[in-house]
Amino acid sequence: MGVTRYSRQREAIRDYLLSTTSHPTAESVYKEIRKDFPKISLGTVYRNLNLLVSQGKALRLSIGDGNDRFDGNIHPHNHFFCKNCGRLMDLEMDPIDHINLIANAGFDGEVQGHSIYFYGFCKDCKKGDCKKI
Amino acid sequence: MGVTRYSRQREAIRDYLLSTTSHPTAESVYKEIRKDFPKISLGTVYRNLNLLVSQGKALRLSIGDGNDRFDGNIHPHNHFFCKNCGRLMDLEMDPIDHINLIANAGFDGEVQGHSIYFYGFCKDCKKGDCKKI
DNA sequence: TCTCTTATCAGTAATCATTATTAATATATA
DNA sequence: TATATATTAATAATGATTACTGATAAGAGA
Repeated sequence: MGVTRYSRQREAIRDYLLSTTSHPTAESVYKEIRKDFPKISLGTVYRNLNLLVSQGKALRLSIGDGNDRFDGNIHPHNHFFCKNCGRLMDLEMDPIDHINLIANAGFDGEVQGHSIYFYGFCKDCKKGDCKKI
Repeated sequence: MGVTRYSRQREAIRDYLLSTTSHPTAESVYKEIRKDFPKISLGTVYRNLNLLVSQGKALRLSIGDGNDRFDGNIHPHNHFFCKNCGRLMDLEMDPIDHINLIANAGFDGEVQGHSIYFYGFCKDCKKGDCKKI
């Protein structure tokens, strides 16, 4: 602990997160980064992902399957989980921040925000030509 | 596996889930059921919680802290997570199912539903007299 | 009621994702 | 360049959950 120094491994991890919308797990990030850093350790990936999240440079997403996913896009946006192929994807839609107000009405605490996952079938799985991932 | 037979352990687990709104973890359920079944095993708790969920008789809630929580109330309702004390509680509010329509507009798949967690400070933590749990 | 089949159990070992430890290496500053 | 220390690779440890195993008990038929 102290200052945060530069490391090429961390930069590579961040660059990868910024380059994809696949919301990879730590394991997926590990597999990808290993192409450029064959000796990188899974622990290093976890440590840097946690650091990036705590610095607000990445988001941690949990869909309840026991594997955390990470997102380099920190701008507020919503996500969609396909029940068939398991893909987690971005979902562009009109803002729905008003639901915080609805939640606050009649609530005796303080609602600050929300985390939301839409689910159903993605385009490919709806058409029936989806390859499970 | 064939028919599902009756078991008092499973009935006790389900009764407990129906009697509380505390959204207990498997470990919490285990501690509670042990009062009546001192010899029950944690594995039995997990197995029956999973069975109840797969039968649609209970809900599994994941807030991303690594511990699944369970809810005997299967009617659609929303949840609130207190960032201070960690409590997960029910949040009564006007229905917001219209957000599924908003999400579907412009989406090329099929949005069937959503899972949402509001977060902030609960009543007690807002007042500052909350005992962390 | 008595058997018989097998689902469920208690106990425990195994698994999986994640975190902690440690000695070696890399970064930054003087 | 020398020094201090953050970061790394490798690996051990942790904690939640699942799988396995022999014993027990539900419940259907004799």
